[in-house]
Amino acid sequence: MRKVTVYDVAELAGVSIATVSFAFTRPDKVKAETLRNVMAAADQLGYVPSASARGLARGRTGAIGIYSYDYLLDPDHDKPATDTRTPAPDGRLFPLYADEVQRGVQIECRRRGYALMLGGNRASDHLPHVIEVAGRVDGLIAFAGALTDGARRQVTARIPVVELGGLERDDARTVLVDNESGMFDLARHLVEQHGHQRFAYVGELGTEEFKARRRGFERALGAGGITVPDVVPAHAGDDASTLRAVAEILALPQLPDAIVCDTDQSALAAIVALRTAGLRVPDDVAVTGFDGILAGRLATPVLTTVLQPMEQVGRVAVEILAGAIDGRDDAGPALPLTCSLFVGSSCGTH
Amino acid sequence: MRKVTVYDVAELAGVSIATVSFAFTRPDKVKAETLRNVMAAADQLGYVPSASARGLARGRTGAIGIYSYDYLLDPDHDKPATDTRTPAPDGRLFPLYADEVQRGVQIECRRRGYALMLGGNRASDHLPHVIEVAGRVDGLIAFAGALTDGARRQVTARIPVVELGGLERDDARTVLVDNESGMFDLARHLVEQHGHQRFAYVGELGTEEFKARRRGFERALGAGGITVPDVVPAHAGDDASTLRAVAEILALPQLPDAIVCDTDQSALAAIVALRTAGLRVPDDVAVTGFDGILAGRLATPVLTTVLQPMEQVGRVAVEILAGAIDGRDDAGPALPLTCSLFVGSSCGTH
DNA sequence: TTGAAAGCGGTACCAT
DNA sequence: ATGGTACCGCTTTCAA
Repeated sequence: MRKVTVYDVAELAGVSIATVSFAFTRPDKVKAETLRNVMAAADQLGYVPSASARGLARGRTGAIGIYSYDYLLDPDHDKPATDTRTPAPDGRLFPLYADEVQRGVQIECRRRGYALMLGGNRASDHLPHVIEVAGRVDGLIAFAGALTDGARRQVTARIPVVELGGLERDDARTVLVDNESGMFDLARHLVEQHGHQRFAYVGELGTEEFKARRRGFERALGAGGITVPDVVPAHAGDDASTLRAVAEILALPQLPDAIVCDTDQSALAAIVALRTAGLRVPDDVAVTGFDGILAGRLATPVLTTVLQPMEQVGRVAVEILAGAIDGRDDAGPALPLTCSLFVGSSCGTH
Repeated sequence: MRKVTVYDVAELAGVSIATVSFAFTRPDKVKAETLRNVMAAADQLGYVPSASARGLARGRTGAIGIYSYDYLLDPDHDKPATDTRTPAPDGRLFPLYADEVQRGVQIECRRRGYALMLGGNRASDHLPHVIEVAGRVDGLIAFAGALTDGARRQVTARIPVVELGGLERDDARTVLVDNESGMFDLARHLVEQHGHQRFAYVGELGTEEFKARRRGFERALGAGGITVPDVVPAHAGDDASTLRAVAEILALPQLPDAIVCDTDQSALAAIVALRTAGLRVPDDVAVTGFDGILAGRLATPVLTTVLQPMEQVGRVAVEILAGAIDGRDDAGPALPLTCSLFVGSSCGTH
């Protein structure tokens, strides 16, 4: 099954390869009859144009890449598929932030005619892997923190990069979400609507986004004249750390009214931990999250949280990237996208 | 920002482009010092190899494509991202079958160093779109029913294709799942463990997989000497059709003991419909699904269902495809992957 | 409207 | 161990 090329099509249609190319890319520039002949030949032969050749000639691939963490690569998956004996014991249960964003990216790529590339290369190193992806696409979307400074610099020198969240950079565009206001609104809700007074805060300050959440929290409590508790450290994605955080809180002389977690994932883990300890949520203690992942909505009690416009984040990223690729160096920094408060029942009945 | 090429690197390193190429692809074939020079030059320049050029020269792209339905393209998404005012009212709530499979595909691609391509081209027509994808990859994975016969034929003429489910083809390899046994076990469970006698069956017979489920159902009931009910038609993905199906069942002279749905999605919709009608599940009527999607496990009552090895399906697909790409025309038809019964509480307490 | 031909950025064979 | 050099398949001036 030798590959069918423009040459084959051209020969069968009795025209030059240039004409075949034209027929596909600018059908209006070709005589109707010629067009018909070419098309007939093409599909008689089952012609499938090579994206590599096209990309090389055009100087662009027509694809966009997305670079996220390697959370997919848990040790369990480091073996051949056929070794998988157990039926999906689901370590990672729900569509998390990254998945929802990716969904938005997919949708918008599709809408704009871009193909979407999802990594590749088994290289364990970061840089070679990023470069591999970068070599395949016209623009790259990266989650905050997924790119080292070195990688970002090198990639940016070749193609536009859009980062999701994190700090604003000068070499990459950024899709910002107003984490601070989101958390502010949530905390205010807890204070004003539920009258909670004593708080615990579970989370981290590792990235700009988490810092912003924390700021919103502090601001809201400050506004209510309430004492701001320290951060009890926990990493999203590491439920064990949340369990430790909860244990730490339970060891306090007095149980807080509410435990504010900086991600839904740790909030859900916290609820489990509290329940295990014999406490009721929200009766004994309220719990809140941040993100708005599906599991929170399906949980009992329904998790009160801050809804991030995840799909929109992905779509806007593609929009910006497409602009940059086309040389439209779109306006200044886009306004941050807005979060919305999602009131469930985990914050207290009232 | 002109693109940095092998020529630039070669010049800076004081070697030929052939050597640069070697340095990257077979580092061991190059003198240590030369290698060092080349690498230094490469990263000083921020060299990012072009996948297009490489793909063209090598005759393979190093990418695998996945072709699924266009479920992403709901009308809502046919507008620019910035028009999105409402915060994700989540039309499609949970990771469905296709998402879980895609996850498996991603994992295995990653493991094997393949990049994953997700469509592209805004073409509304099926064929041009498939061809676009096919032109970018070394092999294509397609969900059952996603490819028309014509498309499959044309693509297969150029690259290997693996279909997920459906019929066995001679031009494409297929990853089979033993739907029949899965449903058989489920139905037998309902009969033997719960003593259910009167059944309703909600679903369709559109594809081979659905037919297999139905066969399993019929076989189990037959074995139990139980009357096999007709199929009450409902399409997965169209909850309204499930609601109509439930209405139809409720209109029967006598309520069945159990409603067997051929997908989780319709089972969940059915439960909602029944509850709306004032019935309790499973006390008044048992309900079961098929697939093992997350939402079923999070639902109340927990949905009894047949767990498909979804992630494994994706991984096996890549495994087969990789073999075909490398010319290893792996053995005969792989055995179907096995489903497992997942007993929740929607099938009755006992 | 169509054709000839020069790239696009690598790869890999053949020499040296 | 390196360099020279034909391609790989398509796009895109420039002429005819």
